Amino acid sequence: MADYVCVPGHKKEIMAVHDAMDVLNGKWKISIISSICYYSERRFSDILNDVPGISNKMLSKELKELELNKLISRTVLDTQPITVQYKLTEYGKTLQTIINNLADWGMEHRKMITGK
Amino acid sequence: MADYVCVPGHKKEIMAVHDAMDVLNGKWKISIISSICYYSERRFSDILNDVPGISNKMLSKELKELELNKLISRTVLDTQPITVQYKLTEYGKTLQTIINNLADWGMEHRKMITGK
DNA sequence: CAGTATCCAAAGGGATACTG
DNA sequence: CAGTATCCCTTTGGATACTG
Repeated sequence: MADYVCVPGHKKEIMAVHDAMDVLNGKWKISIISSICYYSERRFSDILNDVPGISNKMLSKELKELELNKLISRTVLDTQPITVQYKLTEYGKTLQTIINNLADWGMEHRKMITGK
Repeated sequence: MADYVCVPGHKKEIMAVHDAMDVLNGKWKISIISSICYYSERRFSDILNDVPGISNKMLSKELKELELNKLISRTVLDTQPITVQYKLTEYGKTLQTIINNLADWGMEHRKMITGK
């Protein structure tokens, strides 16, 4: 029991990470954002194809939450049948750095667990 | 149905993000990593205090998964009673950039949803 | 196409008590 | 201190069918 006991100086950073994860919670949210991010605009069925394993029910639910948090916008185009486009909002675009870092890390990780 | 249909060029990045999230899944994993990351070494009960709302059962479970994925190491110190220290492995440290980005984003996000 | 509705199984996860 | 074990309710989420 010595000086490795709680150094209060870092509580702020840990809470900040927690705040971020509060918005990005859910099994699929980050993958959905990355799909929209890399294509700049994306339709419902496109995202369904981009994200391996997601169901339409879950996609619908998580898109709603992302829209509520102002990270993405939803635009209905008046085609027949209708088309819906999802885009990152200006605020959502502030996540691009994180998405890019995750993609970089994921590629390195894949190298490591597969071929080396 | 035009040129906004799937541009195959980005599938790789989306899969990479997916691969990363495969390791970082679970409600608590990223918060746990950030706790260990910012203190460089951390004990079980410390992390329990750092991460708001987590239970010992969940902490135990997710620590095991992180250890299995070689992101953290677990060292038992021969004190009375015993002390266990968790640290990031060299591989786990490659996540530091992501953690820092999330902390930055979380702070900005908090500013936005609270006082502005 | 872009969802919604319903059913239901499985996993998540909190509370509490217990152990070395 | 650092967990494990158990109980049990809640949430997740897949499959399928349906709608404007």
